[in-house]
Amino acid sequence: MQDAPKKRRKRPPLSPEGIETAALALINREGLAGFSMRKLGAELGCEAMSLYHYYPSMGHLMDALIDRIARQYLPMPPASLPWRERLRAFCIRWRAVALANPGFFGFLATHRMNTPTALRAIDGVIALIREGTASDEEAARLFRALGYYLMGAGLDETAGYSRGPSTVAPVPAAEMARDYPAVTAAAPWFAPAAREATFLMGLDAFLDGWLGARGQPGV
Amino acid sequence: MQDAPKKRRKRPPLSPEGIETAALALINREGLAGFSMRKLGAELGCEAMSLYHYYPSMGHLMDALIDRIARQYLPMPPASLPWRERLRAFCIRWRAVALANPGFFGFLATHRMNTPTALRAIDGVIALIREGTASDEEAARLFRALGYYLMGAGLDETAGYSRGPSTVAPVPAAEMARDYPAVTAAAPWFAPAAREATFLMGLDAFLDGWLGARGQPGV
DNA sequence: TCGAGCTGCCTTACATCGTAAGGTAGTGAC
DNA sequence: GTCACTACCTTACGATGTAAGGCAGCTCGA
Repeated sequence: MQDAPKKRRKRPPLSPEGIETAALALINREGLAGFSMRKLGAELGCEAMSLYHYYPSMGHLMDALIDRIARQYLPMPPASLPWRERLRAFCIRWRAVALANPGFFGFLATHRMNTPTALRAIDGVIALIREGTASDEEAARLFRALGYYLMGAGLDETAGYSRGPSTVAPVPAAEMARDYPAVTAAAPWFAPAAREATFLMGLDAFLDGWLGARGQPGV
Repeated sequence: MQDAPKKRRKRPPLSPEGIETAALALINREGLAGFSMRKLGAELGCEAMSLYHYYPSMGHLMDALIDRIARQYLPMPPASLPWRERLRAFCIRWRAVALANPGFFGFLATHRMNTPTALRAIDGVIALIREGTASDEEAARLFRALGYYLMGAGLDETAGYSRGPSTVAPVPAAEMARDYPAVTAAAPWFAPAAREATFLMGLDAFLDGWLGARGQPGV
């Protein structure tokens, strides 16, 4: 009755590359809550436990995913551009990667990023910032504060206070207009189509404010 | 053998108030991953299922916690202060509440906030911002962009890329200095003691930049 | 006084989760 | 031939959220 006389090679062998690609795809499709080792195994045509041959635990897999996302932040904008343009371009890429990984970004934002690639990417960004700032201190603080903005922006557009899960039913429009007039007045500019402009306005305001109050040696 | 002849009233009866207080305390003490309905029950001296008498599901409990945190954002700074000072004071309180709820903030930042109290708080902030801006559009965009900064700052100081969990062992100092020189140079200003100043510098830079490029009618 | 209904909490059970422990089939070396 | 090794699977365990139903004590109308 053996219809597969030899070893069943019905699928390509597993590999970290394939596992991580499938994991990211699954997370971005189903959301973080919809992810599990068993579902990932099913996706890949193997048992959940087979994945433990490649990663000691799910946490290690997740760290590998962080590493993989961080890889997209390694290449720096061309040095021919003015410094501020380079920094701006990096921030825009940050947002694009976040939007491309909506399911995973919530995880990334709430977990430590100390994999080798993530550290290299962070090091690269700090070095870039250092070029246009007057001291190590200013570079450190600008990196941090700019990071706050970028982290919050990515989160908001993927899983934040307006898009994340909730058990509460959405408030009907009529009640909304009556009880929350300020929210209602602002709502048109909360639409997804308005988000890119808001992101850029905030980014430029932040850079203007930070660099304007200082000597801006790098501009 | 019954040592408790009548009904055992060895603890006060359950209540939403008590459940939510215990839940927040547990989450802030053990972290989000260390929280479960059974552990919360144990903390309160009841079974996990007893909690379902007060909340249809754990998600509803979590939404109640969001509502409870949002309550702390309802009172607005005194109207006697200049507009910008009021906005600034609100942002500082935002950070304080985040720091007071380190375990829960990671949840709050990645979930929808549409409970009644949260909506009222958001409405209040937008109304405050509207006072000092020239249009509904500007108020909406400033609220959003400022929210990015605040969300990222709270996250970073409670669960973010430098404090969250990870399976990767911390990089030794020697290797750090050799492979990540920019991070090493910046490290002194990444220390917890430096964070408040960084937060305020970023906040003021952002407000300067946003308001400076415009008419600043409210200042 | 008596039950009927209600409130508050508990018991049991189930599907799903991460993963520890160990097995097994195929492959290459000698 | 057999030995070691790689790649993957099987089984099992404890923990989780929660559906379904039970049960004891209170309140209230008759």
